[in-house]
Amino acid sequence: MGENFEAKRLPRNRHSDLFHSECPGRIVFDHITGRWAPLVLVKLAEGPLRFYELRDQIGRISEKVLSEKLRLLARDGLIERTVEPATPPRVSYALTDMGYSVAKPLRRLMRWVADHGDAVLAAQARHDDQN
Amino acid sequence: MGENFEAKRLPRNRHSDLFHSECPGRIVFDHITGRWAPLVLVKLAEGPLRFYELRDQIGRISEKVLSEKLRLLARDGLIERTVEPATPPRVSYALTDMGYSVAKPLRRLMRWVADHGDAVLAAQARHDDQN
DNA sequence: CAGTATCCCGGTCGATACTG
DNA sequence: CAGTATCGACCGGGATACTG
Repeated sequence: MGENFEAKRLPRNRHSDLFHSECPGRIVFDHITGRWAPLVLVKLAEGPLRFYELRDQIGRISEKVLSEKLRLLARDGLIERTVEPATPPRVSYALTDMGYSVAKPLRRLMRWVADHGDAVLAAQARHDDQN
Repeated sequence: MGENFEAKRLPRNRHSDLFHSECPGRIVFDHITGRWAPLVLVKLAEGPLRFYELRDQIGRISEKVLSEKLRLLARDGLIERTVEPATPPRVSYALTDMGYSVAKPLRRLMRWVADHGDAVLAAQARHDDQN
């Protein structure tokens, strides 16, 4: 049973060291994982959106939380807020180059969920039936 | 300013629809993102570990939370708990095939942080100086 | 429309102590 | 070693109301 561990072990990732304990990388990592940021980033990867468009597309996110996350991501240099002068003013959010680059791995992750989500749900059901 | 949006817009991702509102995919997504699960998964991708090895390598995670996450991930069919009879019994955790497959996109994400983390920190500093 | 302000609840997290 | 039990603190997040 221990042998096939070897077979499927990935080469040690030197980057994982950066995540030990109180490393600043953890802070960044927490920002782009977390519950809402990935959704925002992935949605914006398809094109810029206005505040309420974003809210509606994500669904079930309160305006307060959305605006908080938007501010955080702007601070991180991942998204950009643009005001077009008009009445009422149109505000839209778009990814920066850096935001665009992080959206790619996030989309892969989302793709994984799309491909394996049912298998996970099935595993949960199997596990729960065990009891 | 609107034009280059087109240039860097990714093709619409049909999988992102799976995340609208109360979709079960969101539940799965929440399990593999979140604060701790990605760290656990990535660490185990380098090979099976025992409980305290895992705790020490992750750092700053309480035993309670670690054991909770471990149970959740086992329920999701991503990790496997193995007891070797001995005194004291040795318990180790390893990724399943499915866990191994999700670890790959997670490692890419971590790699992104390793590569761009400093730029994010710099952006934060720039933003904060603005005030 | 595009948010901010306020209040408050629930769950998550961590610390500590304990068991087999 | 490998956890579980208990407890309290904290804060993310929702509801609502409000501003420009």
